[in-house]
Amino acid sequence: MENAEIARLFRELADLLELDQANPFRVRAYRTAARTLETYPDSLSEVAARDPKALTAIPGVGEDLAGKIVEIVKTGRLRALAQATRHVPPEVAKLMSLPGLGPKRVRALYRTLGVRTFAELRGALQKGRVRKLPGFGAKLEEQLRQALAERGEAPSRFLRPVAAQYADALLKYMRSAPGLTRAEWAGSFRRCQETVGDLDLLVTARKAAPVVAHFLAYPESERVLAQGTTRAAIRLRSGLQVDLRVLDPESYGSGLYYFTGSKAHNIAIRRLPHAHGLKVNEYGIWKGKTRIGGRTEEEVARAAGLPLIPPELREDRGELEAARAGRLPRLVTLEEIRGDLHSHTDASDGRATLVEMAHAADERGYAYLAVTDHSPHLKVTRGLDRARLRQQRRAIDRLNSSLKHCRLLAGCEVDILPDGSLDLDDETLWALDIVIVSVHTSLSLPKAAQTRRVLRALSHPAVDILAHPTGRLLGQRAGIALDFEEVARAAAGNGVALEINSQPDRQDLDDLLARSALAQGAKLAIDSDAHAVVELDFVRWGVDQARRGWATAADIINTQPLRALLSGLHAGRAGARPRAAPARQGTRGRARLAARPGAA
DNA sequence: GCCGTTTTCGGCCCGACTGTTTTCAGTCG
Repeated sequence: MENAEIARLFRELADLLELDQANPFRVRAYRTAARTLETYPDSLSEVAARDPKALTAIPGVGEDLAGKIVEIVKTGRLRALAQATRHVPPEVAKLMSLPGLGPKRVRALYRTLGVRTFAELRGALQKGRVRKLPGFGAKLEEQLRQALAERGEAPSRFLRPVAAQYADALLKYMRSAPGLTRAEWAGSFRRCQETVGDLDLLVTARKAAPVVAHFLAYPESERVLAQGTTRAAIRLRSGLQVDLRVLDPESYGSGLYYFTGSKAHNIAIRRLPHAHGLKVNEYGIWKGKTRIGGRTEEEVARAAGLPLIPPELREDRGELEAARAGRLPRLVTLEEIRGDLHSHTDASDGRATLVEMAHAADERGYAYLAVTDHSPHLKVTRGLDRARLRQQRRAIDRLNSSLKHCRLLAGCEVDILPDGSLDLDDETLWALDIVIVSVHTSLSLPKAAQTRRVLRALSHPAVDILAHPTGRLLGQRAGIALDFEEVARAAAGNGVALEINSQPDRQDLDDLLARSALAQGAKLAIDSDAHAVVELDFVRWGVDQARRGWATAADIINTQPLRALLSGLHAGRAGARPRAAPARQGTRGRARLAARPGAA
C-alpha cells in the first residue's frame, strides 16, 4: 500500500464530506493530512505495522486519522469512505474539478437536478436547466459548457511524481517474480514526461508465463484488462493502467528501445539502419533473417550509426541530427545540483521552521539554501513585510554560524503586482541576498498586459529569479497568457534566471519552455519551492524536466558553488543600485556574503 | 479532525474576485 494511495482515499473522503456539508475544518483536516502523507518519506504501511502510535507524530495526523491509516493498511479499505458514498455517489465529487463548481453548486446540481456525471451535466446544460438554479447564470453556464468541451473524454493523466510512487512499488514487487532477469520502466515514464497516461513495464525472462502470472497477482491490481502469453495489462486501484511486456534477455536492448519510444523518435531512428541493410524491431537487430544484436540499447543506436540518445530526448525534436553531428548535450544530473534557491518556512506558508529547513539542507550536503518566504501582498500566506524580513535575516545570520556545509541566503518570493511593480520597497529588496519574483494574482490579464507586467518586474535590477514563470497547475489551470520568448529574452538580457519549479503540480517551466528559454540565452534555476523538509527532494522532478529541455549543468545556476553563484547574482548590481536607496544593509547583506573567505 | 507556554475548548491563513445580485454567496488561492 503506497502512501499516495492512502492520501488518495483521504482526499476522496474529504470531497464527499464537503459535498455533504460536513464541518469545513474537518474536511480541511483530511486534505492537509493527504498532502502530508503523499510525500511522506517513510512507508506508512511499515510505520503502521511497526508502531501505529508513531503515526500521530506526523503533523496533521491525530488519533483518529492514525486509526484510519492503520485500517487502510490492514484492510485496504476505509469504512468512513464507504459510508460517505451512501450520502453522495463518489462520481459527483469529480464535478468539483470544473472551474466555477465548488461543493455548494455541485450539491445543488445533484440535489435539485440529479446530475451526477459530466455527461448528465452536459445534458442538463443543453436543456437550459442549469441556469435556472439559484446561484447559476448565463455566464457560468457558458463557462461550464466550455470546460466540458475542453475536457472532452480525455482519460485522466497522472503526475509523474505520483505515478513514480506506484511504479516504485510495482517494480519492487516484480523483481521477485520467478525467473525474471531484468525489469525496467519504458514508455513516457522513462522519458520523464511530466504526466503519464499509463506505465509500460519491460521485463526479461526465459519463461514468460510465471512472470505474467506474478504480475496479474499484484495485490494492488483492481482489474485485469488484458492477458496473454508475453504481455498483460492491469488497472491499479488508483486507476493507473500498467502494461507488461516479457521478452527474452537477448531482446532486452531492442525491446527497451522500442517500448521507450516516443513513437515519432522510433519511426525516425529505425529508418537509419536501412542504409546498412539492417532492420530493427523490438526483438533485435536483423541482417536478412539473421539476428545480429539487440541485447543492449547501445547496439540499437550503433546500428543506426549513432551514439546512445538519452531517453529524455527521444521525442524527434532534433536529437537525431544532434547525435549525428556529435552535439548531444551532456544533460544535467541531480548530483550536480549544489543548492536550492526557493524555499518557504512557517514564517509564511511553509510547514517547517527556519531551523528545520536549514538543518535539512545542511544534511543534504547543500552548499546553499535560499529562504524565500512570501511578501505581504499574498495575505493567505501571511507574507513577510519589511520588519519581519529584517527579523528573519537576523535569525538567518545567527544560524549560518552553526551550519556545517550550507549557507542560508536571506531572500524573498516577492509578488509581482498587476502593474508589474514589486511588493517590497527598494531598500528592503537590496538588503536581501536573493530576490525571486512571481505572479500569484490577476492571472487572467490579456497577453499584452501580462507580458508588460512581467517584463517590468524583470527590469528591476534587484531581481534574480522569475519563479514558476507560467503559473500553470497541471490538470487544474493553464498558465498565464505570456509572450514567453520576449520574457526569456528579457531575462537573458537582465541576468535573471528562469525557474524550473519542481512542485509536482507545477513542473513550471515545462520541458519545451525550458528549452526555448535556453535558446534565448537565459539561464535556469531548478528549485524545490519546498514548503516542508521532505519537499526539498522535489528537485529531482525539476531535473527531469530540465533534462527534457536539453539543459546541461552550465545552464543551471544552482549547479555552481556558492561563491560563483553569488558573484553571478550580483554581477553589475552595484552600479545598478539607485543612489537614493540607502544601501547600508544591502552592502552588509550581499557584499559580506560574497567576500566571505571560504564561503564557496 | 487537529492542536495547544496565550487555549484540553475553541479556534482553525483570509481577502479578492466573479457573477449574480441589489447586499451577497460561492469560488479561488
